[in-house]
Amino acid sequence: MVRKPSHGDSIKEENKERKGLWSPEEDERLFTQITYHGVSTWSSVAQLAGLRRSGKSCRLRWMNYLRPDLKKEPISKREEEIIISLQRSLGNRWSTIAASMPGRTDNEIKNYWNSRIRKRLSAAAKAGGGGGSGASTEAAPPAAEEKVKPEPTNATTAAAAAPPADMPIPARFPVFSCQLLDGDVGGESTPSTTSSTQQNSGEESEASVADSNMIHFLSFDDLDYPADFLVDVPGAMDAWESELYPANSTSSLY
DNA sequence: AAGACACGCAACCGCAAACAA
DNA sequence: ATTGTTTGCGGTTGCGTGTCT
Repeated sequence: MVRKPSHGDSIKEENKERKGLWSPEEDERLFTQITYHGVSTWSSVAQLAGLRRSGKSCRLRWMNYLRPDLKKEPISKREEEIIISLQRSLGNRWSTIAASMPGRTDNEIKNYWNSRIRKRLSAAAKAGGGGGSGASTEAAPPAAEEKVKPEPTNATTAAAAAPPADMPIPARFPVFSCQLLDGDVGGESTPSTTSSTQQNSGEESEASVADSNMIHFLSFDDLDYPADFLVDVPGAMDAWESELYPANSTSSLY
């Protein structure tokens, strides 16, 4: 569920810093800017993209929404198990938890925890009466067909195998990686918009769904590659755009 | 049908750490 | 060593949407 962009809601003056929801135009500017030029500093990204946004806001938008390697499907039961397990061992260190979960952001995990898991855990604690011992099983019964090993090491291994979830854009060192959606670069890319249609994604192998999205991962450490190289992949941008802003959908995501 | 309420999520805020000058 | 800037993080808020009454 995404709020309708209230364009210009907080604009008092032309050059006043903009706040509030991001419009599709702003997203496109930011995405294009980072795609072509990478990130030196976030404030410069905002400037160069012609955005009246703080660097901080740009970073947040990129990290939580525009990054190509983000998973779009809902958090699966398996992931929920991991979150619960890691939260128990690490506390509210959401960025650390997110680093163990490719394609998930700290904000997403934090929201998920605050809005669902925490509520359920406290309810379960009250109902069960007994401390936190049964909390995990009460809160998140594991999917029947898969035994979850919510070991941090396990998750970390997964993180190592896949492109890192937090995919850092090191400050002062332009790096950008581009995930081409749906493998089929050339043609009818049916962007794997599993989010809206696969409500039960958690019941299948979540990894397979995720991995199928990670077909190509282009990365470069400097700007030696011609800028065209990245975006001039037939279908890639279309796929991205249709995923981000589905034409038949009133909301942009989820 | 309409208002009240609850929920979920995007984004802001404040702070601390890291880094550069 | 000091100061200013930027980034990263966690907590919190605001608002759109869905559900209930």
